[in-house]
Amino acid sequence: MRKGVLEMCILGMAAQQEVYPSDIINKLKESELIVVEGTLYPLLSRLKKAGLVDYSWKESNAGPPRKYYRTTEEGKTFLLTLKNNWTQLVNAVDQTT
Amino acid sequence: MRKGVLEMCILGMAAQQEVYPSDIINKLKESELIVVEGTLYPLLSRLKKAGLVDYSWKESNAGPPRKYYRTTEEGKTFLLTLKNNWTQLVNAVDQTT
DNA sequence: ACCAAGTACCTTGCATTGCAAAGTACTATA
DNA sequence: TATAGTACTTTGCAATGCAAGGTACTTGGT
Repeated sequence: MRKGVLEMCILGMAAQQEVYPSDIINKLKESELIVVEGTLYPLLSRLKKAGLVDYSWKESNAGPPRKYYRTTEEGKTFLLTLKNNWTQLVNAVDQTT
Repeated sequence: MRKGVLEMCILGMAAQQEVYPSDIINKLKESELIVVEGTLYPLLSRLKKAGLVDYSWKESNAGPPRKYYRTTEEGKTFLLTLKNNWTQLVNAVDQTT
């Protein structure tokens, strides 16, 4: 029912620019959306397997290499669906208030 | 994270007036929130066990008796929390867009 | 050269949530 | 007294999110 909210956030972020997991967590935290590693990594794996995101390793100038994710074209299409679902859910919930 | 959306809808409805399960399903359907029995009944049981709702049997003029649910005072307090969480989630998701 | 601290990625096991499907029971009507 | 309609309930599964623990690379201090 309220499926895909996190997916939507992540696909949205990775559609705008390449991001790596720890980065995603920090950015979501700024929006007060608490997400932890145990949630994020399996989710990214699922998205990868579904072909909605892709990644490439990149060197860091401070620390180990990072997996930079980016939303694929297929992912962008799916993102539109998720956004529609989300908007509809928000409206529906509003109506019950 | 996005926990309690359905709870919120149901506590909200039962806070305004007594409702019975089949009734809830129909009302949610009007708002295009599809909820089925297998979701609703266990949820109501949980809410009852948690003391957030209460119910009483009432005769129906057409069919078997119905369980009319109403949100308790404790439930109303919890409802405020859920509403705050929901508002915050909506804002947070908006920010990632 | 070594070790501690920082950063980053990953896995396992559990609790919660939502659903499909099947089941029970009461009432009214033909 | 069947049958249809309404209503409540349970079981078992799949998906989601999290806590906790683990691996590995890099840098800086000794």
